[in-house]
Amino acid sequence: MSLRHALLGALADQPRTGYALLKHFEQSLGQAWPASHSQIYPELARLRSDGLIDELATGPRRSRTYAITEGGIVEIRRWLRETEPDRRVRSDAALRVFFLWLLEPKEATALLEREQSYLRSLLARYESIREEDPVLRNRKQRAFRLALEGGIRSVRARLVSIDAALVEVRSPEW
Amino acid sequence: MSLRHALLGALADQPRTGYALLKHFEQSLGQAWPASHSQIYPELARLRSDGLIDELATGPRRSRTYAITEGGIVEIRRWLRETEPDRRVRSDAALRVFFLWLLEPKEATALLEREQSYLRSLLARYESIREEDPVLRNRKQRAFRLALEGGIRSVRARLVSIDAALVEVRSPEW
DNA sequence: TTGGACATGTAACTTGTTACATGATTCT
DNA sequence: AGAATCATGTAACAAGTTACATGTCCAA
Repeated sequence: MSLRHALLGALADQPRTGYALLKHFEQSLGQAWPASHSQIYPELARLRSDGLIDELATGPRRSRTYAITEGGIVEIRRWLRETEPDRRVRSDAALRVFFLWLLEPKEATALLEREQSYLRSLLARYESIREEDPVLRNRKQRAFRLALEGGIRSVRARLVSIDAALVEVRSPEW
Repeated sequence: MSLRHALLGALADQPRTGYALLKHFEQSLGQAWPASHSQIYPELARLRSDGLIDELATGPRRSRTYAITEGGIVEIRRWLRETEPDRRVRSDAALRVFFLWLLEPKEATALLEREQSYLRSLLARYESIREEDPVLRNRKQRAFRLALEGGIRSVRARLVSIDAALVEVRSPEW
């Protein structure tokens, strides 16, 4: 049910249209919980029929603006306080490392270098977001900053591991 | 299709029964790609009918031992070389950080401390696996070690981020 | 002898992806 | 006028979870 709560959280921040939520997922929340428009729109309808969000207004191009209700606030706070996060992690890239031994040194190197270059560009993107607005006015912005810095640390750790793996697969024993 | 290739990779290592694969996912591969028995058994049947694995023998308790075929080896190597990993990351715990501002300082602290304690025990588990067998004989074992060390670095990075978040939510401005 | 781990399977359901489909508005 | 982006929705399918179901073997 994380998508449900990700949407509630984004609407707790401020009222948004479905499309604005979609863009918000692409830019920021989607780094922790990806979601496509075909998931978001039906879920918004369900949240609405459950009374956790309201449709505030319809705007140009038939856009619909949603706002969280009091019930919605109660629900997301309940979720944060009372439910344990699902700790499972799925990473295609991490899985592949287990099987690196099936590749010739050059092939393994190529795989790792592709990953490295992806992660470097992701890190650059995160860092440029961090440079954009260094002012931390309120709790909301501090929480966003914590999430961003968590992402940066995580990507950096993955880059260190790739470096170590590259040293290994380039060594004569590989 | 990662489950398919995770199974192929585990069988490229050595022949295994379905149950042995299940346990292998629980202990090690599942850290990168979780899978339950209700997913594994039907997928093994599909891999078999596609000729990527063979049923070697049936043992006690109707257990079935599978081995990868040459076609299976070709397929997993093709997957590693020619397909880009799915870079999407899903983390319920990371998502929650975005919404920490919805909680009172004490509640936020409690959430972070639960996460910290989970990650500390996970780290201890990884480190004890690392201490078990420090001998690296072949490529297969080196690859496994790289995966393990990647996991350790990733958990440590998350712990550092939790520490930073705890400092923040305990500060008077929160 | 019975409880627990071993061992495999299916069914119902939920979640997530890809493809299909359409209309509105703005910019060139 | 046409392309691009904004904006929302559904349908078919694939992947993943939870629950149901059953049989085997060993040890206390």
